[in-house]
Amino acid sequence: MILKLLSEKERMYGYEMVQRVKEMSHEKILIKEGSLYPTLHALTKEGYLTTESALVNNRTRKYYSLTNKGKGLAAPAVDELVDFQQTLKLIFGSKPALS
Amino acid sequence: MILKLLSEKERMYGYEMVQRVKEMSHEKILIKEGSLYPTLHALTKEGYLTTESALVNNRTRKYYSLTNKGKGLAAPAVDELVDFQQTLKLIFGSKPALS
DNA sequence: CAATAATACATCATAATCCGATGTATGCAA
DNA sequence: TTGCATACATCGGATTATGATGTATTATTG
Repeated sequence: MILKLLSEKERMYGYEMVQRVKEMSHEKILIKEGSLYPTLHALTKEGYLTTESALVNNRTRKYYSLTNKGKGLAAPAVDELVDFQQTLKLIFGSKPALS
Repeated sequence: MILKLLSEKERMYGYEMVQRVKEMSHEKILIKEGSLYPTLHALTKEGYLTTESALVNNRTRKYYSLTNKGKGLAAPAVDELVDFQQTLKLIFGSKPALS
């Protein structure tokens, strides 16, 4: 999801990602800090993301962007999830439950 | 998925479930024995499934069925997955990639 | 006819992943 | 001044998936 978000918006910070996913998913997917920040750090360490820090309203913000390598990771990863969603639909395709 | 399968067919055995999911998912989801059997045993132990063994073609088969308790688990669990699939679609909804 | 694939069960150790709890700090609203 | 939102971060525990491994029979195919 991080890769998906950053494919659609060049520069985002962690907290913003949490809000964006919450909004896009109609409050259904709530990314926790305990999941987000370690993942962001790992992706950065592996060279998929770059960061720049900023101070906004006297609060620290750390912006993340995809590197070229990151774009290379994002494209197939997003495709895979699109595919997975469609596969899930094959099995849990929403036929409304008849009483 | 086990619960989904058994909601649609009263009695199934492990190997059959693997084949059915493989088929329904167009070969995309391949449940491994290392995932399936421990799960089946756990669900049985917790009273969600009952088993009956049979010998077919000189090979052992263990059929599983939902108990009433299992049906109570299956209904909301399946709903949850249907819901999840739709949520995933909100985020990874397949807009075909423009070149 | 011998080797391989398919059918059918099972377990275990390793790896991956998620998240609750916890901590720090500022700004804003009640 | 209490609490909520913003904003970062870490760590340990719990859950889950699966590759590897094992047993055994039947069917296929070169």
